[in-house]
Amino acid sequence: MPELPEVEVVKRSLNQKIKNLIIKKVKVYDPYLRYKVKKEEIIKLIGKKIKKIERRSKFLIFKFDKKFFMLAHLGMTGKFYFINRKKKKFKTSFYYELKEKDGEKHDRIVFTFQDNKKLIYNDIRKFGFFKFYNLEKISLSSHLKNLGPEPFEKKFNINYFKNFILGKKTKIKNVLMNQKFISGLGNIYVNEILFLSGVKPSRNVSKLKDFEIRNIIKNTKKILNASIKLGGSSIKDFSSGDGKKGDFQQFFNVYGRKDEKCPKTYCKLKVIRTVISNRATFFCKGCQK
DNA sequence: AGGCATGTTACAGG
DNA sequence: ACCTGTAACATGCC
Repeated sequence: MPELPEVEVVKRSLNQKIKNLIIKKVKVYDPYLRYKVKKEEIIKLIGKKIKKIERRSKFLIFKFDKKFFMLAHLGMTGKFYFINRKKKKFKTSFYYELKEKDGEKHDRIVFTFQDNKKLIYNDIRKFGFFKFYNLEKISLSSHLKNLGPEPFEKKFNINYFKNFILGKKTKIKNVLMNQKFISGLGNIYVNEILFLSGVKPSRNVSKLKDFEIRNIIKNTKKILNASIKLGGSSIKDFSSGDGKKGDFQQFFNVYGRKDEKCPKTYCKLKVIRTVISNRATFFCKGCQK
């Protein structure tokens, strides 16, 4: 379940596993991801060395030598895992084993490096994508150029926040979901941030008090950091690059907890589920104003 | 069978 | 130009 923390965890894992490796082979089992993976593009990867993997919002940027870049997005169900056949007999639970014939169900792309190390992209729903750029084009990518600041940037402060919502009448949840305002948040973490901040998702931003804005900013960083530390969350099908499942989900206060008791000990109300802008929205009527 | 699902984007309408 | 809602993408789960 890739929001910012999950993508960050994947990025760190990828850097540990495949930095400085050279791509020897790429096998595309299914090119029909969000955007079609074209042969003439993927072939450019052959022989290139991965220098580093970076994250921007929920996007992964694979930086190769020769000023070549691969932009990847996991969509809703994309994930990476590794196999290393050489170590097969020493396999640990940290590795998935690719079945001899077809691999796991929904494996879409297999990148093979030297020593037969493999990075496999698996994506049930195929909303993820890969795109390829040279140095001049990557920063102009439509996916990157309109993104707001990262939540951990200094730029994401009360002045920025107040300036952005100035004159707007939209709901706070929509603002936090807006990638032009802040990049990397998704539906789960926005629900959680608003619960911790005591602000109703439907609250009109024109009515936010300064202390509430400060709370939202503070809790955004707090929740994202906590989740990254625990390896992200996992609803059904997320796994980080090394196959470990994240542990943050058990700490969800409201997401997916419709009709459960509000997690605050002194509150007897039940978590409510509504819909805002077509997305499931969870909150406590008593604890969020 | 129908509703729902972590994301992004296009489009229509206000 | 901004905002919202709807739909689409593909697949699985309940």
